[in-house]
Amino acid sequence: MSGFSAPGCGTLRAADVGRRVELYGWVARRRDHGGLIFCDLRDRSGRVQVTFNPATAPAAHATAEGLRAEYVVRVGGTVQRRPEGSENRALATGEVEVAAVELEVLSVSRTPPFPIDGEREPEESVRLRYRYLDLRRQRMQHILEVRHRVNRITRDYFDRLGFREVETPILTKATPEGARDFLVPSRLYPGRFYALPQSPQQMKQLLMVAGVQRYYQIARCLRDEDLRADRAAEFTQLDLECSFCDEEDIFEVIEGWIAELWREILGVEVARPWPRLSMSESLLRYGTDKPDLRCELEIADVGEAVARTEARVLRSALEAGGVARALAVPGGMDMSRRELAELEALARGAGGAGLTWLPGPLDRHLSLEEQARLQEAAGARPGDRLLLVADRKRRAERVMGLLRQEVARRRGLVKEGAWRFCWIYPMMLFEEDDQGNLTYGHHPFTRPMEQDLHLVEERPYEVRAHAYDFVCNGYELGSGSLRIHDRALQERVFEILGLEAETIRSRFGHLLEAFEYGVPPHGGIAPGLDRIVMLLCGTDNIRDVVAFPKTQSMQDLMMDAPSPVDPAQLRELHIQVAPEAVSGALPRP
RNA sequence: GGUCCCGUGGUGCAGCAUGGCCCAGCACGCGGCCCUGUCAAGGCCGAGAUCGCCGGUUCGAAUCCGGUCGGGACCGCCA
Repeated sequence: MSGFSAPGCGTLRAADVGRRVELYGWVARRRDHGGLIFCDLRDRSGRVQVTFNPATAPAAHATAEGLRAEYVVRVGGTVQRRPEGSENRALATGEVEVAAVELEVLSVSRTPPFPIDGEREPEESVRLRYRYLDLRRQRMQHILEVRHRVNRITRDYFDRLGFREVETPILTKATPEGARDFLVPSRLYPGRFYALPQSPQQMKQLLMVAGVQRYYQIARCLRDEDLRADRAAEFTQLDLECSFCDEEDIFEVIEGWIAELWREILGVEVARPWPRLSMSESLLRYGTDKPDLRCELEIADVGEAVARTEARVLRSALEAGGVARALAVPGGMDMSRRELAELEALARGAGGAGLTWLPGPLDRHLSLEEQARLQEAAGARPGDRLLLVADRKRRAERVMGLLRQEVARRRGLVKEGAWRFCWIYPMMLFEEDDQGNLTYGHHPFTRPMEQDLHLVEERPYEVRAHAYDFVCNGYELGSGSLRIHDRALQERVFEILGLEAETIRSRFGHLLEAFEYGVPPHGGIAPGLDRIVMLLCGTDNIRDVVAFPKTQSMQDLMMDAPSPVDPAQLRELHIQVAPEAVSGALPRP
């Protein structure tokens, strides 16, 4: 018995009428009429109706009486046209049915914990606990297929462009900067640890030194940071790097790739070239580095308009060196006090000093002239409501960005069905961290723009970088840069970042040494495949596009990981667990 | 590290603000019987939850309070 070449249940059509077939699949539903029994048989290709007739196939019919949901069966029978009037147009196979002659139960099933074809999804924890059943659902099968096709199209595309797929290590070295590492204890070297890669960043640069010229990899990346709806601890990047390129080459390659994915999978032509938006412009107008351009709303700087205001809330923020930003909500005069209060709560939740609005509580503190200037600066039209935030720049931007998103969502201002790609470019080489210290914007290997090099020491925050993100509909899909390929410049950047000579040597010595042996100028990018599949599948949750995902708190509810390990295993690894940690054993999910 | 939402038979939901009318309601599913053209088959009958867990308030708690566990969304974090 081999069903390897059997036709898929969902593939049978009128053209197959008269064919003798053997089908393998799961019982999706059974309808027992006392005499005739109908059974919908399902596999990944779809479903088809099987009939068991006691008059013509008594043995099969008798067996069919015992069928239950999710039994795995083999059915032998003949494809026949359904009787006139009993076709089911909702089903791709609805013109035909299989008259069963033979039925063999290959595997029985307990009643599943949730219906496989239910229109409502069970709660996330139930889905994850029984992921193998969750994946049986048509929606999940579709996602698995899309993901497979994305991988295949991607490999074809980059192969055509002369890229070579190279694998890089999973056991590598810890890098204290950046995200938190996942560590792997070394058995042979007590007290030493490998780290799982946050990305193959340094490896791919070394591959450029190695003369690979064009590299790509569908690479797993692991970061031990807190999760979000679009962020998993382990995720997949299309990692790529090429030699002798500039950003225009990268843009062309990526736009072409995305266009091909969208065309092949959605049948959609993506408009090109994509617009470019500098980072500072994006932060000002959209309040985020990943703007959703499906919404026209724009944030305005209104610092000038209220520069000499008497209103305390605005004044104190401005005097402290902050900014004032406004968002004109079209027709927002109809916003209820309750709605405004909810937005205010959102602003506070994001750490903002507060939110005010016009018309609103601020009216009597602002002169009519100031109000007019504000309306003008914000581009407000009659009937609009102005949302106003005065705060430190970073916070004001973040709060405004969240407000813009929320207002757009509530008022239906997001153009559904649109695909709005853009490049965030250029970006700044350095940023200020929370403590006010200088840090890198993208990563420490990013190449400064040549014309700004003279500012590196004196006014580092003004140095632009050959760094870029690409964004679609509010999702950051990929991030990249041209890299420094000059040892002296790389060392200068490390020094500006405040790294000690010894730190530089121990962490990046191999890279700097490699840079002494002839380095091609190079650059690359790393698109997040999970998020791209999310967009292609119309889901807003990264767990949906991963076969076996973990929860937000990083547990695997199916495997029950992480788990305690045998003390002998720990001894072998020279690991001793702190006593207070041992008592905090995880509950069985 | 923090904020917020959710947890009621197998699944999805109602009940919770105004505690007693609830030893908890509905739909689906499940079990039995009937039924030869259904496809969310139909009809009849039936089983199944002490309301995540612990504690408190109260004459009385699914309902109020505290804690805890689990799931989710977000802020911080994510080169």
